[in-house]
Amino acid sequence: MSEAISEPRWRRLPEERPRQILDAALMVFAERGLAAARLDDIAKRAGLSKGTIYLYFPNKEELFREVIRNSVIAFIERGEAQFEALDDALQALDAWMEGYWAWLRSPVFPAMHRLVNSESHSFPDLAAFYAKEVIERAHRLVCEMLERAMDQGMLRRTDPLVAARMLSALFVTHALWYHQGTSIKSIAHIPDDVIFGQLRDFFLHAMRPDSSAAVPHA
Amino acid sequence: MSEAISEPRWRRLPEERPRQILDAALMVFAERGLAAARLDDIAKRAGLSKGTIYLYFPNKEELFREVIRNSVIAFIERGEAQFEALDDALQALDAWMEGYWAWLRSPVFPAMHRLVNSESHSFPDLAAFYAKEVIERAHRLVCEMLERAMDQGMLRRTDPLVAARMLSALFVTHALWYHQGTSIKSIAHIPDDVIFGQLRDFFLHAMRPDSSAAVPHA
DNA sequence: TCATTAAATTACTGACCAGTCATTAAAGTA
DNA sequence: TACTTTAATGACTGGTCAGTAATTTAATGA
Repeated sequence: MSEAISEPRWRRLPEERPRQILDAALMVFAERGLAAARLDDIAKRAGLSKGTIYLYFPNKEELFREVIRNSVIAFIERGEAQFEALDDALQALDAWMEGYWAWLRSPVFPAMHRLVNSESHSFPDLAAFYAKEVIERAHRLVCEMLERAMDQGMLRRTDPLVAARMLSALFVTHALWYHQGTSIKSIAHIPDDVIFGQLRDFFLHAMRPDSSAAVPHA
Repeated sequence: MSEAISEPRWRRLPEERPRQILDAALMVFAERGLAAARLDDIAKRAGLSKGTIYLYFPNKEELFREVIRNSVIAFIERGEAQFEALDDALQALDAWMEGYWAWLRSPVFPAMHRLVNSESHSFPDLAAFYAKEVIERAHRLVCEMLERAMDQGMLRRTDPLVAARMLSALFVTHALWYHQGTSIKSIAHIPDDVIFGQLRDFFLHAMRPDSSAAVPHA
C-alpha cells in the first residue's frame, strides 16, 4: 500500500539553507529576543530540523551575529554613501530620516534593541559590537550632516551631537511603539507615513533658525 | 574550640522580609529582566534563601507585579496630584518633566521597559497591565498639561497627543542610554542634570509659539 | 543497479532554574 | 528546662532547551 513515486521526505539544498535559516532566525529573534528564541522554532519556521542549523552555523550566538551583519551594517553603509552623494545638507538629512525610519520599522531593529537593552548582561561582546559598529557610527554620520546644515544656515546652531541624539531618541521610541503594536493605543491606528511626518516636523521645528528667515540675528 | 555564644545562623524577621525581598528583586529584575532574573540571585542579594521568597510571594510573576505596584503607580499618582495643584501650565509641565526624569533614572524603569519591549510575548498580561496603567495614563496626563499650556498661549498649537508622544520619546530613549551605561560613549560622561537641560530646551524649542519673541527657555 | 558521499533528521545529554517539601532551628511559652 | 510553634533552609523534582552523535536517506556516478 504505497504511492507509485512519493515526494522525498526532504531535499538536499546546501546552497539555499543559509539564506533560509537566516530569514527564519531574523523573524524569531525579532519577536522573542536572543535568549528566549528557540532554535527549534527557527528550524520549524525555516522548514527544516534543528540539527541542520548546526551544519551551517556553529552556535546560536554566531547565527545571531550573522543576522545582524546581513542587515544592519549594509544599511549604515548605504547612508554614508548617500551622504557623500548629496550636496544639500537638508536634503541629505531628509534622505537619512526616511531611510532610518524604514529601517527602524523592519524586524531587525527590535531584535537589535532588545540585545542592547535587555541582554547586554548575558551577551556583553555582542552588545559592545552593536554599540560600537551601529549606534556610534550612525550618530557620527548624523552629526556630520547636522553640522553641515548648520554651516549652511539651514538649522539653528547648537551642539550637533546633542541634536543627533534628540533625532535618534524621537525616532527610536516611536519605532518601538510601532513594533510593540497593540498595547500602546495612542499610536496603534496611525499610518507610518503620518508618524514619519510628525517626527520630521517636530525635529525641524526644534532646529529651525532662531529668528525668522527675514531677520538674521546679530 | 567554640565561641561562647555564637550568632544564630539566621533570624526570624517576618515583618521585614517582604521589604527586603522586594528591594532585592527590584535590583535583579532591573539588571536582568523578568525572564532572565534568577530567584536564587534575588535570595542571595536579600541575604536569605530561595524557599523564603515563596513564603511571602506565590511565584516569580506575582513578585514582579508587586515590585511594579510599589514604585510605578505611586509615581504617577504623585504627578497627577501635582498637576491639580499648579495653576501655571508651564510650571506644571516643568515639574512633571523633572519628576519624570527622576523616575526614568531609577532602576524600576529599565525593568518596566524590558517587560514591555522584550517580554510582552512571554508575559502578555503583565505587559498589558503596564501599557494601560502606566504608559497610557501618563500620556493622558501630559496631554492635558500641554493642552492647557497651549490654551494659555505658552506653547504653539499642535496636536497635544503628538507633542506628548514626542516628549516621552525624547526622555525615554535618553534614560535607556543613561542606564545602558558604558557602551554608548556619546552620553556616558554627561551629568544627568545637563542631559535634563538639553531635553527640556529641545522640547520647549520645538513647542515655542511660532511668531512670538517671548520664548521661555533657560 | 548498487556503492559511495554528504545532507538532513531524530533521539539523546547535560546544564539550568522555577517551584516543592521534608527537615532544621529560632523564638515563644509554661 | 522541656515542649510547641513557625520562620527559614536547601536538597530535590520536573520541564526546557542548546548542542551532539548515531542513524537515515537523498543524490551521484561507475
